[in-house]
Amino acid sequence: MGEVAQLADVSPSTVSLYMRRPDEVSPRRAEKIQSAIDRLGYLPNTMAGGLASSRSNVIGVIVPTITNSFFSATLETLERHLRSAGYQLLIGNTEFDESREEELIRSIMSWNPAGLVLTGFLHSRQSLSLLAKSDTPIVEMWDYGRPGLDMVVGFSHHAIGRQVAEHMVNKGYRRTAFISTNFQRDVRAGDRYHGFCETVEAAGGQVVLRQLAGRSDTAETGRLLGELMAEHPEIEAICCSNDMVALGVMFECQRRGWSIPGRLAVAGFGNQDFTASTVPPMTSVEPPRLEIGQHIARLLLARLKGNLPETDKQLDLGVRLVARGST
Amino acid sequence: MGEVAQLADVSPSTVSLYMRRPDEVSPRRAEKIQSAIDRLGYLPNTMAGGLASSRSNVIGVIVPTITNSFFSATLETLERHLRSAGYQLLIGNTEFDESREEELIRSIMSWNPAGLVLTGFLHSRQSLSLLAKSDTPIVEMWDYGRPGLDMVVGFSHHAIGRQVAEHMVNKGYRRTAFISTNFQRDVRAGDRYHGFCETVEAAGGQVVLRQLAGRSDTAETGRLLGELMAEHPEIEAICCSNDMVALGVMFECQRRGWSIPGRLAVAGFGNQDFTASTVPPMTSVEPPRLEIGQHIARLLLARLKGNLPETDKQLDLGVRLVARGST
DNA sequence: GTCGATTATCGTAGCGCTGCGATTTTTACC
DNA sequence: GGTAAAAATCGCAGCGCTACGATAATCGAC
Repeated sequence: MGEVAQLADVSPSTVSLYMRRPDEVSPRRAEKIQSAIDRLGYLPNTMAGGLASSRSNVIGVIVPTITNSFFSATLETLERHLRSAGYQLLIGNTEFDESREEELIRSIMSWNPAGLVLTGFLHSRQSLSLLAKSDTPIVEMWDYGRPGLDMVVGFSHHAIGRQVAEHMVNKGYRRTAFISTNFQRDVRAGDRYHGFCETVEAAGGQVVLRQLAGRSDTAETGRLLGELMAEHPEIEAICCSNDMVALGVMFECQRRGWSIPGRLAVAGFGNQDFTASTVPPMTSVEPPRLEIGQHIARLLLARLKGNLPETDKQLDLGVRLVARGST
Repeated sequence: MGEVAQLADVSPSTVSLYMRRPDEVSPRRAEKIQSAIDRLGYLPNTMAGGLASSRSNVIGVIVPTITNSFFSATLETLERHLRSAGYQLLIGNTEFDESREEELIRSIMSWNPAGLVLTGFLHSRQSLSLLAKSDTPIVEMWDYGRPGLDMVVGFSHHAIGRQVAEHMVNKGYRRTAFISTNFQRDVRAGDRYHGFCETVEAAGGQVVLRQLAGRSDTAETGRLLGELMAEHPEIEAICCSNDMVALGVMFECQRRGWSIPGRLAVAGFGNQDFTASTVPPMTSVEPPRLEIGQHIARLLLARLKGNLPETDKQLDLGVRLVARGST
């Protein structure tokens, strides 16, 4: 920066001012400074800036995994919106491990971030005390319905379960199963299950639960379906914790020659791109992946400007059941 | 840090030393310092540290999109390996836009990163001159076969096309088509096409090319396949630029009652989880997603320690064709 | 042309840490 | 117990920038 100042024949302060608020320096100098910057290929040092101003343009985001189109779509949108406002995302993934979340929070907080975005409501005691000490704006996302730490942007997974259940019940199905990724890994899948279960049972139906060992795996899903149907041949509809699992179920049905929805109705969650093209098209639930990113950016930016009304802190974006041929 | 020093009754320097090289302070003080840290909940300021030491623990990674299991799997592995070595990933996605890459490079370089990972060999003139000025270690990944800026970890997409083509030719297919995501978006899909084309044509076959408008979309793929087969009913095998496109093709075949591979053989790329479970199981190519992450971490860490032999700078990890029932 | 009011520019003092050389303490050995 | 060498600790300068009050340049009105 000193070099730029020298070349442009102004003081370093003026260069600094130009970098931050260009319209506060006279057009004459602005031009000279800019050409000096170009000539030297000057890049400001973000760390020095952050240190000096004791605030950073970093926003931390912690997700369970980025290998999942749910979170990665949200991340992508969030990134776009925040970057255009001059912020830089610092992404951490917990790989569904609570202790890693704590570590990540420490690591991110040490950057003195302007904001922090967490997934869900489940945080360790340590994490909570760490967060309590700071006044960093916090957003909890991809869930709704519990008191949050600060801001909340998401939707109710319990409600999703309920919605799919109502759909199934309306279609006349009573003997159902829920095939899910492991609840330990994905607490929110558990919430969907509970919502589903309550509603089906309230309508006089039954729900048999099966959990995969780990993440969604179409092959394992197929095996699990086989076992399930051998034990419970009466089952006529299956709600899956996500579209990948539902796809695994559909492939297995195809392999066994079971018609969908004649022999088995199938519903997923996520409304991923391929759901519209399966044979038959898959009934699924569309979560507001992009909207979550957008609204988080909006809330965070408003909060950082200091004008976020208290009433806007909690946002339920809702979901949309997309009924297709598989049910 | 001052507070910690005061509470532990040592000088700030000692606390700093303890944070950086704990075994260089005596066990007695180490214990006192640690307990002071715990009591105060002290978190070091990464920016101040980075500024003072004029090197950062940041490693920038630029990918076309994180909404793609290819890159996100690599990112996840890379993250794990680098974080355990004390580095923090700064992720940027270009959304397949070259001018955004430039912007991202600027933004990341302003963090004075310890390393930079780019996807592919295609960079704008401006980006190149920006990178030439710095001596940051650079890795170009997910491709191989062209002279890189510095280090290269990937595989040859041209070779993949060739490999699939050989497989098709061996199976007796000569009248083929290549259905692809748009080459403008994904240059590497273009390389795969060229490899495929050369080999099929060398064997006396033909290849008809069809490109999707944008990203993989099973519905659009279905439509495209319909048109293609109406114009070229002689086609007997289709190579797809990735598994999602192949899935779209398979769904469309199922819808039209065309047997696979009887009427049409289908191959994908990516060997995604679901490929083993489709009906019939899909022939695909397994890219070394995780290995790329691992090896980048290894190379980068070696380089940062200053002991990377020149001979190790270029790494072709190769791929594996997984032949299944769809061909 | 002069004078106050604006607007533009500058100088200085940190931000919270690290690196290094200087100083103190501990250790090993005669 | 005394000494030199090794280990542990400390103090200070400075990383590259920003914030803010001080100073200088410019403007407008009479």
